Amino acid sequence: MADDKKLTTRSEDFSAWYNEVVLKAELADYSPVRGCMVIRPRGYGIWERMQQQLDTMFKDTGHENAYFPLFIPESFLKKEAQHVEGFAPETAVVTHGGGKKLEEPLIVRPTSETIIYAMYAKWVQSYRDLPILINQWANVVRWEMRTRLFLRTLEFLWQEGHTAHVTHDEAEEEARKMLGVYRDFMEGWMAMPVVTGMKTEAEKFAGALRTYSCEGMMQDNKALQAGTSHNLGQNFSKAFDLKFQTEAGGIEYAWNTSWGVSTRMVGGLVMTHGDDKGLRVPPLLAPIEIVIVPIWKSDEDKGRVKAAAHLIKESLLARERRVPGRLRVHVDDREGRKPGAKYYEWELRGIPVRLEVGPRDLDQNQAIMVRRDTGEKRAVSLASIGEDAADLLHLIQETMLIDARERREQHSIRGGITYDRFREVMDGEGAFVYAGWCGDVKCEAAIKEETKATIRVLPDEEFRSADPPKTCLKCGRASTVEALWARAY
RNA sequence: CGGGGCGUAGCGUAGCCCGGUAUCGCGCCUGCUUUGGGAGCAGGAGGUCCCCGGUUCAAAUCCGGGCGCCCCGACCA
Repeated sequence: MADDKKLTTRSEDFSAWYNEVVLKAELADYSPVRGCMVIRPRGYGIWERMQQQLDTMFKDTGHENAYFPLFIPESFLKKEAQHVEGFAPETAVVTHGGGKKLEEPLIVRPTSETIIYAMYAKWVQSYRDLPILINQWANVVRWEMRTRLFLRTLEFLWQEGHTAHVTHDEAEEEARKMLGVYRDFMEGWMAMPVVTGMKTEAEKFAGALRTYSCEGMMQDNKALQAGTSHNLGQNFSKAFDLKFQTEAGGIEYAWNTSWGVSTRMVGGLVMTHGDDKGLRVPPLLAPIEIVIVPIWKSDEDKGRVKAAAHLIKESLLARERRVPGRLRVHVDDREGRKPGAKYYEWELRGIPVRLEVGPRDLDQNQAIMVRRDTGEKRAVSLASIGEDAADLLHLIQETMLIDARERREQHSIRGGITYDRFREVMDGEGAFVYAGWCGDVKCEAAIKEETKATIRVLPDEEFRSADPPKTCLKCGRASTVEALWARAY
């Protein structure tokens, strides 16, 4: 009954709410090491489902998995000028091993471009050896100043795809293709709508020719960069001598791409879908989709209701839902805990559907089916419960995406906005603001300085305004490109 | 790295100013009664009061020095 059973609400303190949801839903916990977290089974289960699906999508687009070392020779990082400038300040460096000082310090990878392209250089001689399409699932370390569970930790889990191609255009096509894969995943599986587009020079990856990004809007109207895909051009191939002989007999440097998403997406999931009761997990990513809570009074009822709950579970499991998925069902028949307490707990954890089964229901051959997303309850016949549950899960998955997209659009501003109004919005409730930009880095920097808002992306065509902005948000000169502005995580 | 806050049982805390028996809630264990939206009663277990040093007859409390974590900034997926 005490206050510690209640969550801080999103409107009271979004940041506190986020931390509480992550901790209380047991997604993760703080570790003994500053800035590092322990991903607990309920959080890791979501990440595993993300991995499974993404891995399938990578394989379907022709990629293979491999694994490269955690340690990178310091000299490797220094070979690409922008890359070292971007990452050196945030690396962890191993100087000793086996009690001895190392000849050359080893960097704990902040990302693996350097070591991977050094290996590709060894493997590629001819255009016939290309393309190389490799992905690795790995951990990386970036020595961040300020950390937050899932969103920014010293060590995090991710995948990084690294490809090498014969031509610029082929690399460009790959970078765009993988951005599309990310978007499909984020919208189709996470029910998290994203705006895609290109990063500005100031915001692009250190060492890239161009960076593309998926930007989601969190419930505090801040942007979360959820996935990036880079066309690296020939920057790394030149640094690592990744050359090949062309069909015509000449020597060319290969064209590279890299692309990644991380456990940060779990944080994005929380901040996109969570509500004041806790987490809401989209069915496709939920380690448990349906929880069955049996309710009883007498011992006689107890036996009967528990048995029925397990029978329902069996019948649901037997039913194929989508290929090759099966319903993931859990029966919560713990004793000594009242049904109401169980409801709160499963709601906090975000399980999409709850089935309540009591003696009164059994007498009517039914169960009560409750949606986590809307709270809606209805009775369903045990005869058709498999279909009903599967249909409802599909509906919840769709509804969550639609709702999130609607929320994003409600907090997006298009059409002429004055700079004063823009500042007001950024200092207030925040928004995605689509506005003109003259292309001058000084305007970009000044806006960042004054409002903490950055250009999230130069949005892809489908996200651009029907009526393109004519002047720069900051200086009023003619706009050369439409930009999406927001404060970001 | 600057600013702020905090380290007391698994978690959250009171006590600290003004030194003297370590407080309460949640959780946990046992038993009984309960179970359709956070159960009740009874009993019980659980503590290097962050660490080191100092003052004192006596330190969670006062003094000095460390360490750690969280939040807010600057930097970043």
